Amino acid sequence: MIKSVYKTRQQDLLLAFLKETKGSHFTAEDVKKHFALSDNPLGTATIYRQLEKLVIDGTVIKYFIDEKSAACFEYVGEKHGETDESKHFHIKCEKCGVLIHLDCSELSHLQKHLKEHHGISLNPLRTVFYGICAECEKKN
Amino acid sequence: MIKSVYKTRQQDLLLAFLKETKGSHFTAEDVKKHFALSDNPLGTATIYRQLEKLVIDGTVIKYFIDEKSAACFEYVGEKHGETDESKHFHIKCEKCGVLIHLDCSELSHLQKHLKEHHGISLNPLRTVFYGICAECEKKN
DNA sequence: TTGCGTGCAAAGGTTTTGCATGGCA
DNA sequence: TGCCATGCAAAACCTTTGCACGCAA
Repeated sequence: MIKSVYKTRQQDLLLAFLKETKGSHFTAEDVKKHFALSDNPLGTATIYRQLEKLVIDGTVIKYFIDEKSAACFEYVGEKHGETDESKHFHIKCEKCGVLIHLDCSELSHLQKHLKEHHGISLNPLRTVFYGICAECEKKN
Repeated sequence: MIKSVYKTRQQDLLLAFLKETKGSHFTAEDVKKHFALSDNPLGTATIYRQLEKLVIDGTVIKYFIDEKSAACFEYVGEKHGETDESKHFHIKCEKCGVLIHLDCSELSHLQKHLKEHHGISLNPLRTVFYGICAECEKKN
């Protein structure tokens, strides 16, 4: 939920677009492009500022995939917060660059282990695993 | 091992410095500063270009820790490559920012699981976990 | 009217690139 | 001598910030 005092047209537009993207990921530029030719283009600064709010909020997750490429965002819904609803890995293939969403119970195991044995609270939503995806592995 | 055709003074200096840092991490700027006041300052471009080679090589690991801050490098030795010698996690605390090196067998389990059940080859050296470290967890 | 949100342009910082020079084999 | 490495400066890139204006309450 947006904690903005003022609710603006831009906020509504952005949120509507984000809901469409549910399950996939996007960059600030993707958002920019999506609105660029519409009747209501959004300024770059606005996009970044609104996304930042949503990230703090937990409505949107921000990933840093590559060193120099743009940050990646994912809409996870307005009620996300502390629930375990969408416990999934993100795996970035170092070869083809694809970002995989993978549901897997091993994540819970690891999370539990880190908590119990090392006192560390893992944040699966922000963690990105690197490796070679199955597709690229086959090609070798 | 450096695959450069020509071995230069700069390469030797860099590698010597990296060996001193073994076990910790550094940025390109750290390297720059270290040599800045010496008899042999290194150009920024040279540092980045040499580090890149070492990364491809496997001698150095490159991490993308924070969104806007500089990339983090870690020297892991010239013979690292495919061996399992230093299977350790990297965990970045989202609160205090510390980068933790953690040896843990759970990593192997996860790696094995991803390989066998999902066909994915995890690269633990490049993966950075995000969460809250034990110290910060206590303070709450 | 008040004050935040917007958007343009400029700044910010890290990394890359172009090009002339330097140094190893 | 040939060819890569170097290093300076400039470019490139994503993101943030300053500031005037607009709009919601």
